[in-house]
Amino acid sequence: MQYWDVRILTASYARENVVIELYGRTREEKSIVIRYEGFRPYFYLVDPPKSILDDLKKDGNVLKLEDCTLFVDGEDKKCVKVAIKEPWTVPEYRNELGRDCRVLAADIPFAQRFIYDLDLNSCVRVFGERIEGDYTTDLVVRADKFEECEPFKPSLKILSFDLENSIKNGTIYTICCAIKFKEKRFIERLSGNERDIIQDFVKVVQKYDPDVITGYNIDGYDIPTIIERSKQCGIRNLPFGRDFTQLRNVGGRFWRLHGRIIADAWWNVKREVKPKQETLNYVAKILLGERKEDVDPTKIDEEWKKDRDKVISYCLKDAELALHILEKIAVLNKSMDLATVSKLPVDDVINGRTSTLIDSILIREADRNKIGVPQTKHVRKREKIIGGYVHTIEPGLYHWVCVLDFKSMYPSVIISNNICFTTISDKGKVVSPTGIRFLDKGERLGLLPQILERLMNDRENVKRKRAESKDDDEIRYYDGLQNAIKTLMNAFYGVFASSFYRFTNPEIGGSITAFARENIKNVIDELENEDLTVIYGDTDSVFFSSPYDNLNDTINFGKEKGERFSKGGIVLEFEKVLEPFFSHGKKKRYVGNVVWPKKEMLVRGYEIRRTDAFDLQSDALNMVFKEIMKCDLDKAVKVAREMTTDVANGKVPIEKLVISRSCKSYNFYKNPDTQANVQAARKREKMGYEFVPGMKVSWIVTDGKKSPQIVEPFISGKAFEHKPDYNYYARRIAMTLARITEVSNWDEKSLLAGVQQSTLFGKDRSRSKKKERIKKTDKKLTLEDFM
DNA sequence: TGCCCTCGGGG
DNA sequence: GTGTACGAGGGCA
Repeated sequence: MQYWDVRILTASYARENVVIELYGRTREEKSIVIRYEGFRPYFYLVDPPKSILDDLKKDGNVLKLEDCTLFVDGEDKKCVKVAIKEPWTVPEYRNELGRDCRVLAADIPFAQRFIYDLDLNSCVRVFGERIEGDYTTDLVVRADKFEECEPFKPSLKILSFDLENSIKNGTIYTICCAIKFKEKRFIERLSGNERDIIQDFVKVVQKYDPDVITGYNIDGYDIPTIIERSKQCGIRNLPFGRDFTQLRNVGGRFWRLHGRIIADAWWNVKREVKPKQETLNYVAKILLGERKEDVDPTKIDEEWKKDRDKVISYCLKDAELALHILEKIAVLNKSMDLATVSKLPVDDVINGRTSTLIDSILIREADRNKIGVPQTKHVRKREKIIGGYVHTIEPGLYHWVCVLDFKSMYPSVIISNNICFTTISDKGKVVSPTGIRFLDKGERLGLLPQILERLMNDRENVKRKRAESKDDDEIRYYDGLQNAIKTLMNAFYGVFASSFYRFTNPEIGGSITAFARENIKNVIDELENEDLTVIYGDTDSVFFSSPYDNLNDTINFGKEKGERFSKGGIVLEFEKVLEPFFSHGKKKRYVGNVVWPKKEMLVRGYEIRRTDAFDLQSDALNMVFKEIMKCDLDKAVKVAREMTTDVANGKVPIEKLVISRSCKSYNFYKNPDTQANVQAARKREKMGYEFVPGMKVSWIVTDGKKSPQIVEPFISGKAFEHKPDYNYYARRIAMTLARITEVSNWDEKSLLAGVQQSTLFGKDRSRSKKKERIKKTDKKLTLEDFM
């Protein structure tokens, strides 16, 4: 019998004959679809009444009823396994039977059920034979059996596309594609009749047969546009799938396709990079050092009329940029690692939720241990559990700050306290700070602690292999893998500690965070007992000043503390040194210069999203941060003041005051009259400029005192003929800066924080004097001081 | 402090 | 498709 090693990319099923279809790429880098017949859906009923069983026995769609015992709600219970013919009828059964009986595991997608039951990994060796079939793939295989195989990462074929269409009437002008497979690259430029463009695009997808389709904001724009326009042109069918089926919209936001992964570059950049601005141009600049071509997309109709070739070239460039961005952030590579450790098709990792990852691990384990799999509870309002402990932070500038992190705090807590949905019990001897009881390990070892311990060991093993390896590729491989395991472990606590999930409840999540709070508070107490000033702490990290004012001694000091406070399975890791470190006394807001292990500026909680603000705001903030990081608080405050006065006096380039936002059609809004973007759009129209719903409009505030505020549209390249409300802008700037400088008078406490350290060891008097000075000059610095 | 509304990306 | 879907920021009570 022939066999193929396959990396699974997507999993689905065909209704006809109920055939499971696994799409992927082989070790030889051929595209493949694996068909498997004979697998049928099933679920469980907990101790069903006889009447239900009688009905099921008479039901022609029911294939089999089988008695079994499952561990449910803390005890073994009599259950019945119900196998039925068609996966798409399961929801009906679930709802119907759910009225009189507890139903288990009836909400697991069919293809996943299959993967779990055959315990398939992300890569499998499939035995079977080649057959004919209506697919775009190189190979169509009828599978007989699966075996394990070494994971591998084949090259994937990626197609990136972009379209340009009329703002006025929506007509698609062009679709351009950039395709990449191994070292080969292709491009396609489609233009002409709209109907032809769309149909040619379908042919291009079928011809190149990509594993991955990408582009920038294709989920939210290009894909819906193509579907919408195809309807306008009377195209009935868009067979983009590897089985010639159509795109399916999931949850209003995402798209799925049989055999191909839709990986929107925008979403992935958002997730992986969190850029402060998300436009393609900005992201291309920061990631690739490239920019878009010189076409104004807000005037696409004129541009098209003027120079078609230029617009087509612009369109192709955008497709290429999206492709390069996706490659740059290496999401496919990382996703393959995460798919390997969570044993899932790559698609589920890229487009699925974290609970999908956890399900994959946990449901298999539950099945093996005859533990009932509850269904996801649909709760409207989610009951919030108390989160991590956040230590209060005194305002001030601190020096040589050591940051220590609890290594895998939540997993450690779960393991050491045997926290699990299988161990929660009134009879338990482990009592959480919230009073919830869990059986101890001797009585019943929890599933969750078991899995997490295994993952932790796996990660250590991979790390060891990485350390032993001499080969660069191998080192990279192991590094990706250990990172993926870390991500997976974090996903566990994410799901268990903070939200509803099929296997947990707020009591369990609340217990986990309560234990964690207890841990960190204990460490803070112990550190303080050693006369160390703990500056800050959040969930699993503590910040304290080193008594030394140089890097080497500080590093040794931090290491020593980390080692000493690691005990009982909880490890405190020395993570970084900050010099200096500043906070104005608000939790979760601070700035620091990381000087070890690598140099970078760390800003938390102060970031401004450019789209929500005008340029001057972030400019001002950055300038002030720069001074603070130079330890010149005087200068920082001075800069802040000057900036505000300049704005109040109108000494500022007008473009720095422009606020932009998109505007939908007016009647879309609840009360359009109060919205600045609507006001700007209306005035823009009155001035004789075009406004199309969805367009981005720019404006400047001319009277911020009125409610709603008065704004005037700003048209780039044209002189602004109104007077900006400089006081309004000065106030906004002051408000932004006051977030940092409104340290109520750099009070004694804030000074002490630094002074103590320096005088204690008789060093660095200059620095404390500098602080004294600030204390004298800035009694209280508030909004009024700026005005 | 907490709830409600809006937006981002794209043309 | 045996299914679930963001997250930050501003305004306002």
